[in-house]
Amino acid sequence: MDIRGVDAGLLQTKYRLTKQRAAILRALEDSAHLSAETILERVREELPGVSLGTIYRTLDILRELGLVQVFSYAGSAARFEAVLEKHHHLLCTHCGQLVNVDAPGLAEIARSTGMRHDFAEIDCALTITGRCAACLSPGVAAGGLLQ
Amino acid sequence: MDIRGVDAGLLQTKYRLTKQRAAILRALEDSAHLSAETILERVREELPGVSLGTIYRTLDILRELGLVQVFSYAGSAARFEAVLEKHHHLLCTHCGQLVNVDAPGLAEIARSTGMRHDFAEIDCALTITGRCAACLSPGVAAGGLLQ
DNA sequence: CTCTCTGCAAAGCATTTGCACATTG
DNA sequence: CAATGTGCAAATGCTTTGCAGAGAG
Repeated sequence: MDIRGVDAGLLQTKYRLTKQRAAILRALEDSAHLSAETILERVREELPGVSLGTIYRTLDILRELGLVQVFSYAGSAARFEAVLEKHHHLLCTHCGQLVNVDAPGLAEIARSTGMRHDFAEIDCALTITGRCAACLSPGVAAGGLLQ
Repeated sequence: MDIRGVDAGLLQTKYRLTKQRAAILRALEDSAHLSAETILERVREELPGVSLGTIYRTLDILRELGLVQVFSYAGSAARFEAVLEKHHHLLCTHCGQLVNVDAPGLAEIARSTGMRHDFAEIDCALTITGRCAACLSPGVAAGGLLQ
């Protein structure tokens, strides 16, 4: 589902389509992996008065409706993105860069593993971590703590 | 590596083996998926004076050394566990129960996906979500299972 | 006109940190 | 004895919430 179709979708729920929500949807449509704070900045470009509370409340509704996916990694602020098609994440643990990737075959592994444990309504989220090319190449301060 | 071997391991780093750290390691050895708060309670049974700051500082060191794995899921407190052998997580989104599972074949998917994007030092973490048997069976209310 | 939303500001939590003293190696 | 660790408490940062007025349908 294209996230722009959400406008109509919202109308079929108890939720109302306000200009704030429309703007948040537009921000999510433009780019992925946004923090709430970043979404706030984007949205304020057209609606200067918007508050962070509204951003969080809207994101929570969108998540509830399955339209937005949250990515949270130890310690840092959550990142949000529209669910356009199923994908997974490749995270550079050095610079935080997040890349969307496919993982063919994974869904089946998850499904069978979940079923073996008597779980239903199975979904899965894979985070692959590593160091991206950029962080590997230059004279990266190898003061790395991980040994 | 058995986490009990850490005692000796710690001595080979700049880190010291204090009674607080030993107690935290023991708590982690006993059970998995503990929140910092729970670890605090366990450790206080033998060392009543320990503070939460110390728990977090120690967990951070252990994570840095690759001995502890952190699991954080949208909104709730992080859960920590000793890294005894590689495994993944099956999470009941209804009651929060966390189960350790194997995912054969996953490492290879992660490795090739990461390499395709020029990442190195690749690792991966899979979270399978769903509803556990207990939460599926009729008549089971939302109570109680959260640890 | 009713019910939902919003901005604001304060509250809530999990986590981190500065400091003076205690402890380890 | 020098360097590291600890308790305490305050600070931080992200996220949530209560409320009274604004806006959607």
